[in-house]
Amino acid sequence: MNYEDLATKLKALADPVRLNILEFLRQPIESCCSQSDGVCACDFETLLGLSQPTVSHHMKLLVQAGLVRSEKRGRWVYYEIETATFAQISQYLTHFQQAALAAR
Amino acid sequence: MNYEDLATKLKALADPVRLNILEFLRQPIESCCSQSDGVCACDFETLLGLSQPTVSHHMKLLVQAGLVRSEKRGRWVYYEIETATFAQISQYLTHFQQAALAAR
DNA sequence: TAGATATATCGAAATATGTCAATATATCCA
DNA sequence: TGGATATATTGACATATTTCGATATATCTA
Repeated sequence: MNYEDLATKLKALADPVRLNILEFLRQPIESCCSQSDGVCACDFETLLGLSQPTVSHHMKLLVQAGLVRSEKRGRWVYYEIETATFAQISQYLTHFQQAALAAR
Repeated sequence: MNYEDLATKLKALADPVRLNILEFLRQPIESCCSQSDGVCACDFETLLGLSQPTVSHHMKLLVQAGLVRSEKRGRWVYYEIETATFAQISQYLTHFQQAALAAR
């Protein structure tokens, strides 16, 4: 992964609204989900108080960056955390931690 | 750490130029350092081909976000990775990895 | 099939970001 | 002390980002 790609993923992560979205995907609150079988885009409109196009925009960025996986089922688009990408980012950040720098 | 603070740190991280800077701070190349006792701001001008004010701007963001620590010695400002902040970010990201989500 | 609902796209506006040249400030050294 | 050097700040400009209303598309259901 080069710096451009990594920066794209980090940029997608680096926004308070999207951090909120990711947090909800990580720990969905059942009573805030309109559907029983997953978290869909429309749930975030009420959750975040943002317009539908704005939510759609943020979801697109998250999917494009590979942080989130989407699946269309019927009228709804469902989202889930893409754990592998987070693992990849975490892996990179370990290089900047105490142990890694001490071992140089 | 709230989402605004975290987003500030991630935003500072989410730029190819700054990723380059951090990578160099993590593994400095002696022959690219004008001083023998550390990495200073001016080293990045030649390294990145950017103007002095631009480098200064990026360093300021990195320091403000807590990703980098600076120390002025004489005419030079020396920089080092702030490992604790990286540990903090890494820690947060572990919540989005396979093991954490499986354990919900 | 027609209306309702979920999502995507487009275009516009406001704000944020990255970059530079010019200039200011601080520090060294001859 | 005065010139040279490293860094910071300012102001300007181009580009990117966030947000929305309007509209398009897809799908369900009555």
